[in-house]
Amino acid sequence: MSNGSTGWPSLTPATRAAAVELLRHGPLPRSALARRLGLSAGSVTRLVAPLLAGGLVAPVGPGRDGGVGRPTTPLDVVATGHRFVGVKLTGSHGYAVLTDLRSTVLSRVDGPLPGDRSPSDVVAGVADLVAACAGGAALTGVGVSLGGRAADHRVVTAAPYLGWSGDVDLGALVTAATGVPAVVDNDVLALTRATHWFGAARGGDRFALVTVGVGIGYGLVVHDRLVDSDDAGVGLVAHLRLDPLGPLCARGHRGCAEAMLASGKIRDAVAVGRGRVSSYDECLDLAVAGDPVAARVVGDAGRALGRLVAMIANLTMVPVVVLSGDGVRLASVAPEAVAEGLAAERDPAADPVAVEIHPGGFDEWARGAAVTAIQSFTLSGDGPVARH
Amino acid sequence: MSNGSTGWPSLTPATRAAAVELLRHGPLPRSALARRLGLSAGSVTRLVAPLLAGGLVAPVGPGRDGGVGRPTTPLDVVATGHRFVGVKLTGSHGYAVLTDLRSTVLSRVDGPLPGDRSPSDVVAGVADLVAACAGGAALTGVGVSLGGRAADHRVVTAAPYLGWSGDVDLGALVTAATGVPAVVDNDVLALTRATHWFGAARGGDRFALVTVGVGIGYGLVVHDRLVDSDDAGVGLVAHLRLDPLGPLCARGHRGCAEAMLASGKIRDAVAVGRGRVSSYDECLDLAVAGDPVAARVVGDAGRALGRLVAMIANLTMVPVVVLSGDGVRLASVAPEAVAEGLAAERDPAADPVAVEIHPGGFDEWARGAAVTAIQSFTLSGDGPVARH
DNA sequence: TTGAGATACTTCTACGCCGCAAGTAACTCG
DNA sequence: CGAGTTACTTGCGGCGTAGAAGTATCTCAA
Repeated sequence: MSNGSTGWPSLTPATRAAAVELLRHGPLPRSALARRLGLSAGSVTRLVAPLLAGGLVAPVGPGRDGGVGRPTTPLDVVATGHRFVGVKLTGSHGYAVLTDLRSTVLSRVDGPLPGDRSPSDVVAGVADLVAACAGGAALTGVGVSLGGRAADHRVVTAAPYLGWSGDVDLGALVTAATGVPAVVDNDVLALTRATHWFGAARGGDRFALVTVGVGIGYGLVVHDRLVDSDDAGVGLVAHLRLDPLGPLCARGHRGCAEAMLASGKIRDAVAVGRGRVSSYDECLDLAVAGDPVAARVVGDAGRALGRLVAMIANLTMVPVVVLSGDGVRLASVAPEAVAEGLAAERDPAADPVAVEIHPGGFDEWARGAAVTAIQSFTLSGDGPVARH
Repeated sequence: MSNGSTGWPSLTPATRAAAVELLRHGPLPRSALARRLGLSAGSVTRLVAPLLAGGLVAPVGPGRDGGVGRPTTPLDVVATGHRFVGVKLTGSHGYAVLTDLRSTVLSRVDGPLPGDRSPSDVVAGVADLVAACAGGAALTGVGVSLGGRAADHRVVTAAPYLGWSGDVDLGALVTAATGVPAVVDNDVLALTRATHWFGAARGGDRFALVTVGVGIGYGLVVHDRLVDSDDAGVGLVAHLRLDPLGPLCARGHRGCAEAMLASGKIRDAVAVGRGRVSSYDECLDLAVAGDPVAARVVGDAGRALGRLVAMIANLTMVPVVVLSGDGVRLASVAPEAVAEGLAAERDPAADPVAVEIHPGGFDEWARGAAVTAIQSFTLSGDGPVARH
């Protein structure tokens, strides 16, 4: 598995584009790669040659496609040649996964953050998690994600759960502490990246991601590229009004996404109705079992989620909405409610919206962080992520 | 004004990109062009040379920028070298404008469509309008827009206002009838194109357009490119619920965008309240004058419009929403209501949304059709529009 | 079995288009 | 009037592309 002398950082732009295409959409024969890149067959042969020579790409299988003519030779990137660690930070814990170049999870570790959440303590905690997760393997990159904002994938400019004020160059600090290039990203955007490149929306040119859990998250990919802005990932969707008769959120919005869908709100609503406190998962179980209070709360939430999906699809024209997050079982438990809400807000003559339910726990969030690192490495050799 | 032997169709891709950049953002000195295109100064000099030699581009003015160093030599596209006609079709009439390469309107014409709205009658009507509008000038392209859908900017696949069933290759028919390359586009998408390249959002990489009038239209540009889909432009936004207590639309939606904002609905609501029928403009005048019924109806509509803008901004992350259409005076008459609705649905901590009000009559719609033709011509030499 | 047809891939060449570096032009400021 | 600054030009080396011609490997039918 020698990477030869030609690793990703030394690739020329066109060759890198071919490698990224194989990473995202492979295995692909040269002919399909030519179509996808809009190049001639000759160019692809030339571009792929150094990748094969360097061991970054290898032929895979016989590639039967049944038809007439010479069979294809599918190529694929050698994903095991690199190791990444992604770390998702909450206000109190860190969750780390070790992955290969395609974000396949190889091992996982988590633990509380040490000290008082100061930048130096957090960096020390991250470095410990990275070392424990890597288990001695040589790492190509590290990604860290958190609720908040990061400029240039390095400098944290807002981190409400960590209580940081002012800018913190977390990327540089983690790089220094681990000796591995590190990037930082908003957690929802990182999960959107993972969904885009390797997850439920792999290959999709346009989709939206909604996460349901403690909070409501939202990410958008249009024209095969993540939509980023200063406000991306920080929850502008959480307070969209979904039900004029719904409960209140902490800001006094009636029936907003957070009030209807956040796991804590669902727990509260069930507890108030039944006069007894249950966990979120118990609430879902009760709804399945037919408990009238839980069924009503979960049904209302499912309908609200369906309406949210419809609003997203109507305004962004995405054909696919991926649902994820710790609380996404809501959508599995009440699929007919989701469909009902979706149908209520979506023109029946319009193209149907595909709703994909993708389970998401902390490991998925950590995997997102790893994908930010993978994108950074594959798209620019080093330095922060440029596009996609 | 000779175009020399090197017209737009014969431009090489890189040179065309430079010309398009100047068309969209000019006048620009070579140095700024280099920055925008991400090229070196030397490359720009080389790319621009054939454009100058061919008369497609010319230096303009002395280009004072006050600073030290050699003054710039701003360049600009010679917009007068080409003529386009855009035609907007309704169910009964056609509206045509003659424009230059930058969609500056040079003359206008309109009239009822002859016959029974059959494809052949519509084509004859379009050809008459084109001839009358051009007034003998040689045309480079013709654009036709209508409510409905067109595939590949040629084949009309849906045209509810014309009552066509089945596909009609309107592009080929108009091309044959006029002898000028013709493209076809959805009317809202065409207006979005015009706004993007030459209108209120010129230079913007991301914005949304909402049209208010007989119906509600919506267009979206993300990553400097129009968001298109089978459902784009056909009014998925019209039935978004904006007010749980609002009136009903024809589909039974309470308080949807159409029920709240369509000029006919506003007229109806005012007429019911006052017991007397008024025109849409009179309704707005009455609201300004303080009539309680009109003021309430217009205020509710303004707040609904503000909420719609906020929902769009929250879900698409656009920094700008352009309001246009025949009925857009609503937003000018009730700006505080619009602001109120916007503030109610938008996180105060988020970046503010710029709301631009752009007057729009039938000529603006026709101008949109011309821009579809301009984009088709400038981006690909001939054939349908590829990107942007 | 064999040849025709089809599709995949390779090799070679011409050229568009790039960055870079060195040189020139035209201004401001002291 | 010269130094400094910015805009632009010119020439060179080279990357990366399409296109054409050729090769490889299959299916299918006679």
